Amino acid sequence: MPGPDRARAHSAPGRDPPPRHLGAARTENFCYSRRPEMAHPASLLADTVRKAVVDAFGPEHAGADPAVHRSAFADYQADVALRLARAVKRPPLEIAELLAQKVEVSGLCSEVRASRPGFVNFTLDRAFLERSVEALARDERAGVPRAERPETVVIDYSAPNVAKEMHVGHLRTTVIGDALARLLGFLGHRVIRQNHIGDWGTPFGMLIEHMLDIGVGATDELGLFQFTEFYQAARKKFDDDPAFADRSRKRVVLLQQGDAETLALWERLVEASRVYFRAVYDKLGVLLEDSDIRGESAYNADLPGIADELERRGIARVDDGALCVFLPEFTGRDNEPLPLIVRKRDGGYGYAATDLAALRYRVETLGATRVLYVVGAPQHQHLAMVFAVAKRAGWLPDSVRAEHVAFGSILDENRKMFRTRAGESVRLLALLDEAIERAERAIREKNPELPAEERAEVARQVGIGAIKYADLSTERIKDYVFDWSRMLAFEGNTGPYLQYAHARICSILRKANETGIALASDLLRGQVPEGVRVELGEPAERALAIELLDFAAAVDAVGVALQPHRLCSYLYELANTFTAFYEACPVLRADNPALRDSRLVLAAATRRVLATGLGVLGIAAPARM
RNA sequence: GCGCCCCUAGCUCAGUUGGAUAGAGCACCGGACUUCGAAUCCGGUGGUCGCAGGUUCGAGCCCUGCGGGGCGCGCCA
Repeated sequence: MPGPDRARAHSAPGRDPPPRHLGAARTENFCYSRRPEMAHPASLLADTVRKAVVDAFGPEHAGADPAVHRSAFADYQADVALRLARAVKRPPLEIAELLAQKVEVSGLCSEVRASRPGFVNFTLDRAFLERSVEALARDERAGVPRAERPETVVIDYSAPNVAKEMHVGHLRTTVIGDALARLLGFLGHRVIRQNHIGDWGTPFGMLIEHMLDIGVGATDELGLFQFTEFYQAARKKFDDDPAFADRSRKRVVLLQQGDAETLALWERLVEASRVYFRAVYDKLGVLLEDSDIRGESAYNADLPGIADELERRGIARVDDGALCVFLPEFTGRDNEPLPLIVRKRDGGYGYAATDLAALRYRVETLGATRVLYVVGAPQHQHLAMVFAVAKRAGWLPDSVRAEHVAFGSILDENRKMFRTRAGESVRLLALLDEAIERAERAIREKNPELPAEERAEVARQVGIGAIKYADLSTERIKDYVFDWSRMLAFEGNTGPYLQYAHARICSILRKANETGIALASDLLRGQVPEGVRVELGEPAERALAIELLDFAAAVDAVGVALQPHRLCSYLYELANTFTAFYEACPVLRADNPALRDSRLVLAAATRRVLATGLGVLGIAAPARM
């Protein structure tokens, strides 16, 4: 039952202060077309509230978070008064009232009112919204400003192993990393992708010997690509045949010594893998290229220096033959400090040394101000230790942020690790092909008129998009359940649903164009002629406008928190808001041409935001499906 | 044993630095197509937010303890 508090708290006549009605909007203050970059409503409101706080309570509160966000009781609300109450020793409502009076919102809001117990509610001005949506509709960036202070962001992701097939375990790191790379790049940061492939280590001894056994040329025909069989055959010989094992060990030594012939054989394996990686990345539609590859081997020459410096400066010490860094803040069994092993007892270097060298390279050579590791959650402690050691050694200064972008596992319907029936890891290429096949079947059934050639391409976009979206749309730290029928559903928060929403809008614009509406051909080319005006007379139109203008805030939030699922939620909400608009407001059959054009612009703006939003997630937005 | 992560409706998941009434989809029940793409839409049923304390004007969110699940914890990466 609805509680009485609600009425008392929010709308009791005479209890809340009267609303502050503002005069006619001076929209020229917010004429976006004159600005190099747009600012979205939430940030404009935050700025103006911040000023009002300083104005009312002094500069010592300049740092107070205005706490502006969307509201169920207005367009936006600010909660800063509630938080300020203690500091300024005044009742929250009084503070809210004062802020409502002081806040400078002419041209931005049509109404500002305080509400118990201490909220400030903002209603955006209609003309402001209309002009802003017009600007968004003709802005290639759909209203997203570039970062004021661009950073150099190094993103470490994907990292498959040479001479091994990629499997589901590589899906999340590759998809999440790609989305973050696109999104941060879109925000104007300098993004440097780093594919830290596993191209070094003792297994290469047996792999090279096996390659010699079956004929060097054979690896060129590994095709797409029987690395698993290749690897397993080598492994079996290593375990069963002492002579082969002996050769393998000697080969490792040759490799580490830089023997030219051995290196050439090794390079042959790496190149075969690069061909394979390209095929996977191409099918998956991610940005990674050969030039992004900087594997473990790239740091070989740095490892002795890393070890020496740590030992010389007393950060590391030899324990039981191995060079270790002990960090008091990390403990393991028996409460003993946990070692980070830099150099093994046999003189070889472990992956900790490589990670340290890579981090130093990224900071000192690449000039990173932010380093992201898109790596599974189980590695959290390892990375935390690497960061801690790097900090202590001065390789990771306070001016650089190193962040572990951790993610959970992919589970099957029984909540077990996602594997084949035989208990093997699922091949990534097979998984992608199945997604495409399933999408193809669905499209053929639901839209038989689509030409076969186009259908094949759309099936690829929908199938891959479904897999990516399923991965990106839940909070990444949690495990998620892999479910074909859910991710390929056209209902709910799925990739296909958003792609459908986009395709349907395209269809409206196409139809308008075919009907001979002049504006439509401009809109299809992404252009909005001068003079076309958006009118927001209906609540559904107004709601859509506000949602559209929130796009920048959604993208920005992901850039900070590195949580792509927030952008997914936003896009899903936008699609729903558009549908509500579309149900309530006839577009092609609007009452008059001006209203029809206004609604076409709203549709075009929605299309742009959907396509841009899906694009920064790495998901295609087909015009028909 | 120590540490990290997770626990929200029958299922799968949202819930923005603590803010006004905890929301979607699926499933189930009932509606809406001679009408812009019904692949879309609109209602309804359904929740002691794992449990118990604490901090706060206010806790799904923060702190402590407990329970359940997952994963790490010296020479693989």
